[in-house]
Amino acid sequence: MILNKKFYRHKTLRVAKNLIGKYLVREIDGKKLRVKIVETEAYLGKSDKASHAFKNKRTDRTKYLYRCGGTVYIYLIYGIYYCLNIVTSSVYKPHSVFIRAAEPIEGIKEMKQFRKKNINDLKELTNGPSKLCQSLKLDKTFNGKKVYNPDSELVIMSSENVEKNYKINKSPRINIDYAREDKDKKWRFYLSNSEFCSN
DNA sequence: CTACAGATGGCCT
DNA sequence: GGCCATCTGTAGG
Repeated sequence: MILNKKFYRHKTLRVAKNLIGKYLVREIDGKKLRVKIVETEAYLGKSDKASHAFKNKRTDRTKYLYRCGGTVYIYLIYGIYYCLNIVTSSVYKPHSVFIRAAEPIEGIKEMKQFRKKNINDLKELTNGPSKLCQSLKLDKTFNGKKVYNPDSELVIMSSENVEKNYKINKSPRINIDYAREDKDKKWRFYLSNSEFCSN
């Protein structure tokens, strides 16, 4: 089942936690690529010094954060890599959940092709935000698309028949030392005991 | 195994 | 001009 629009219209910390264990499904050339989300981070907009939308900053890049929950926000980082976010909350709050890592489930052959490196170790496909974008062939053209829309090439699905009692840990977010007093907030969530988390 | 420098360009001041 | 929600190759223990 595709998660509906309402799923994203809640407090961002809750959505970040609830996204752990869900399936991210990418359709490309009739092939289905499926991964299980194992690591996320919450970015709380106006009041969060680590957020691109701190103080409600609105630019050509960040405008997608002001769309409805379930909208895709992808940005270029370090000139070469992409990072995936899912917008949450209401259109008045530019919040999002950053997807940091996942476990490859289906379409592994295709993911290996999209990553340029020769990968032997499965977790090297998706154990980082930009590795994930490479494996799923995601880029800025996905900006503004809706992950609750069945016609999208990128959707998020609930995981029925998968163990429901996930143990989820919290920690500070990664690589946001510039965020001063917000850098120690425990807004990163990850599936405990998963080898597929980032390092 | 860990440590670190370099890649590379859009974004924002 | 400086920074950046990253990754990789290489150097060294």
